Amino acid sequence: MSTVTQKNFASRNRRRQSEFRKQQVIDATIDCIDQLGISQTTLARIAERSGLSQGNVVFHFKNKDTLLEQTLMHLNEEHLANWRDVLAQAGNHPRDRLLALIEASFAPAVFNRRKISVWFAFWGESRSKAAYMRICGANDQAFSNTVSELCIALHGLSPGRLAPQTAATSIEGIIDAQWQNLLLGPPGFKRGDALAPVIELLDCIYPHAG
Amino acid sequence: MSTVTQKNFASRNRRRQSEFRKQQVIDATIDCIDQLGISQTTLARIAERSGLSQGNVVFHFKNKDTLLEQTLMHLNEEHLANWRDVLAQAGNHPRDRLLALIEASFAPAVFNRRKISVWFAFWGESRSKAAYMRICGANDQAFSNTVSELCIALHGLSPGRLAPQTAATSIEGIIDAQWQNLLLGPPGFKRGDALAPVIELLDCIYPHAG
DNA sequence: GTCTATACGGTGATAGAC
DNA sequence: GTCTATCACCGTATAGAC
Repeated sequence: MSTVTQKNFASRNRRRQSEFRKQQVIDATIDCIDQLGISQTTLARIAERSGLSQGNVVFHFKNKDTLLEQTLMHLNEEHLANWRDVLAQAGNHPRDRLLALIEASFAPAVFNRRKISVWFAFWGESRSKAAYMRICGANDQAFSNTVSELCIALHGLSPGRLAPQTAATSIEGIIDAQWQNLLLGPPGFKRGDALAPVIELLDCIYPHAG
Repeated sequence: MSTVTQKNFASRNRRRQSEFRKQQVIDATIDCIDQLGISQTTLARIAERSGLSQGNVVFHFKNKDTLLEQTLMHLNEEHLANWRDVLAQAGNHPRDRLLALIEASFAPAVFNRRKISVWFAFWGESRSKAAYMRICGANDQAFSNTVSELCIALHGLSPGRLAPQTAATSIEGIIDAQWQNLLLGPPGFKRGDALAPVIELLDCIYPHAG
């Protein structure tokens, strides 16, 4: 093996290691925000949960603000990748694609108390933090647009009982309501309970699409 | 005027004055949370905006935590009083009452960017703050229950296209979506745009209730 | 890369005069 | 009730050894 190849290999490993550390810290940050809220999430506590020293945490993320932003980005990309993947594998019929999008919203990777808790925490601060707004906004907008387009397409195929934009708002609204239900609703509420009402609403809006 | 009456009078004035001060501080707190977020809302800034000294702010609320809690309570009671009043003046037909509840959700006193911003901020922290959860929960639950009951009643009169519980979730969901729209949606979105889609959905669910 | 130690500023809360 | 002055603490970020 040449020296050059060895160097590249080592460099890749270092990068891998660095990514691993970052992921470790981001996980700890998510834990903290979930259990303590953003206002009580400190570098010291994040360091404790991640097992690293406080200095090391700062070393990897420069400062607390960027750590929080990257945590939000991570959550965001996870959600984005999830629904884009599911959509890519879905059929061509708008109803199928809409359904895929709905199911993606309830995928275990995103639809769990820990993640949603953190999501809402960032959301609550987003109005006053331009960075959060930008990060959330991009994904949110893309999701909304996709839902809207599918409602328009579906409306073209088999006219629904609501104007496409109203349909889109209703569907997004009930999805959000289920997220909220999981987070704050009855303790018995579980993942499996979320889907049925959304589909019931979808079928009500587009009765001839099944 | 007797001494006793004078004393009562003076006491009443003192209480009035105290209430006025508290209101003043709560308003400043709402401003701060709206513009800076909860994490950047400090006693110093609240004092500055309210025109009082920091010491005086603490004097009236004991400490920062109870100030924030009472700010949330104030918001909550405002919302609660609003929809209860509107409901009391509404007709007997469940659809009218449901409509009243919807309109109450968009009343200027609650449906404005400043208030909703603060509302969401508290909401985001509520999972990790038991006090917030209790305060929000009480109102939220009452509102949800009322919507559910009305949907059940309406369903009895003229069966809707959705199970009552699904209908309730859908309606609450689209209301929340409009709140969110006002806060984060297009800048052009205004109060008057919020009502129509909700009514459209309501009519879709209960087509024979008009 | 990782740690410990520390400087620095900001924050909540108190004391005491008026 | 209201203010100013002050304190003790905590949280972030940096410095420097390894």
